[in-house]
Amino acid sequence: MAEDVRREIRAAVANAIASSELAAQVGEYQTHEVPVEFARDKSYGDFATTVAMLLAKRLGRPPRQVAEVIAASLKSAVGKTRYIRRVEVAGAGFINFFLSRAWLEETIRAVHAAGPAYGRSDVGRGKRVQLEFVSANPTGPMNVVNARAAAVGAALANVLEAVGYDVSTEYYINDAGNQVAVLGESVELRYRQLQGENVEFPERCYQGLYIMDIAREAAAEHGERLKTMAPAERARFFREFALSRMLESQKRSLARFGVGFDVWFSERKLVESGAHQEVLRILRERGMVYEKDGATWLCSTKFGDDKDRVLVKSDGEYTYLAGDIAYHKNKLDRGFDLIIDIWGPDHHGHVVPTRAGIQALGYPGECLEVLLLQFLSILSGGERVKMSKRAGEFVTMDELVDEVGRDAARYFMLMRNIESHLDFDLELAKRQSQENPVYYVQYAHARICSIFRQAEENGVKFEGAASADLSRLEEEIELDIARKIAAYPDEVVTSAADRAPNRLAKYALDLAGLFHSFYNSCRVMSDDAGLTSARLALSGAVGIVLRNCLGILGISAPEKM
RNA sequence: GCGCCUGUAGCUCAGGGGAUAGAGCAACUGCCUUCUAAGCAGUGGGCCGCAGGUUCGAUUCCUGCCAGGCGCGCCA
Repeated sequence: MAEDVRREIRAAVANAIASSELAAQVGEYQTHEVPVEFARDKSYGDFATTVAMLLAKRLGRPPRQVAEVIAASLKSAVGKTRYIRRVEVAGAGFINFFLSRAWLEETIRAVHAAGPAYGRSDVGRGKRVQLEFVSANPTGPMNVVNARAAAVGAALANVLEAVGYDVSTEYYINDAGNQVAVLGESVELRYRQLQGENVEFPERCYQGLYIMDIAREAAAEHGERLKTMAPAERARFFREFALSRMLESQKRSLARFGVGFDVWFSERKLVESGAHQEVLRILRERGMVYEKDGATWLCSTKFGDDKDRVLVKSDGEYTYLAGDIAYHKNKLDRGFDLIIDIWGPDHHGHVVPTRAGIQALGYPGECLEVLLLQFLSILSGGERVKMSKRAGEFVTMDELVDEVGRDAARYFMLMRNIESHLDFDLELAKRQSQENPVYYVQYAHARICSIFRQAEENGVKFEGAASADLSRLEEEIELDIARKIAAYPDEVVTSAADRAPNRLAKYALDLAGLFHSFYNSCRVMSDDAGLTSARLALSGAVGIVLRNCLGILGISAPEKM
């Protein structure tokens, strides 16, 4: 709906310029060059254009004067338009448009007609996007930092999908590195301690209690067998046992948090496929590597890096970077147009080398986009909880879900923009759980459902928005709500384009606020059947938009609270 | 030293080349015989870190400085 209106305004403005005295100087002015935005405040009308300010320089005339000329030219055409009723010049040279309320009524009908599809669009044009996130090492339980990545990644996937991208989500299982060996060793040592052996538990091993739990499970399930195993065989057993238990536990935590992935990609399988050798072969062929000090170096400085990077160490082992390049080559070969990775800020130094790697292989650098998601600190008892996997000290994803609840936890993670540090005070989140913003939004949805339940019980027939006489909506707050709803599809597009799910979290809060305000000042159900069905149509539309918006954020929209 | 992120109300943070800079929490005052008070209405509270620059216009963009966080391996 808003798009139809904008189209009309753009065309009218372009015509007005063409038929004014400015035409000679401005030349051909394309419709799409006219910026049309929602008016900041309703006293400025429904929409505004800043075109006069933009043209002022080219014309060498004050913006305000340019605006007056365009507005004068517009005024003669206003009568012929479908929506524009009044035009005025304000401020530094804004041209404000006051529209017929028909556009708001049509918006409400459009929401009902589209239902779950309202807010969806096709700006992504089916472009294939791969989104990789969380990808935690399988050496400990999912923690709150992973939770932020999970919430953000899932919401981003949803919002990209909503605007027409073909999205595939992926979790990279780091099951090939040295840390898996250490994990196995840690469990094995705990097992031996449980058997009464007096062995030392080194600092480099994982100290967390969960290691002990896995050791106990191993003893319970395979106790006898383990005693007779050869050392090498037993080490291998513990590595595999610990790895599979950790992965199971991580998947279970993610599932409880409501986050799933289309693809679980194993690093080990990548290694076994010979992808690393293949990458080196191609890079050699392309002259992108050289030997020095017994190591093989990538010429990453050719692609903007400040130094070249080692791909194969002098001991013959591949570096982390070599693996990352091989993995990204694999992604690109799967046919994605865009690869988006969500990494922690501690990996920002890897962005340029990794991109250099794929460029050295011959892929365009723009096909990799890395989002650096800032960490989250947990405050407990006013103190920052030190989080260290090795020390086994951290707040887990499971604890967060248990204590704060899934919806609240996810909403909190999404409220801030991704590059902001976030202090999450556990006590505060628990204590304020009644006043959490997420409840505020969900409560609005539950209230709407309650109204419809009530209507049914009272035998009030709601025939749908199409047949309701929406001109009965005369209160200011009712029209404010309609305007807010009209802006929703735009909000989704911006949220996707800026990779900023927090915008939708804010939008949901604002819309819920408008609805609560409406609810307190206007009765939906009354003796006036016409007014009742108009207000039911409005309330129903709010319900649909809240549902769609919460759906993208990965938060439930309860019918009762 | 170099790089990335941050600096907006007492607190936690939104916003963003434009028209009077917002929300929640905290404080205070009112509102439940009526569709859920997990709600609403109202009050107070701001050199948008500092200094320059670009611009018709900067809190927003650029540069420098100050402050905080993080990172800078032939570790992963």
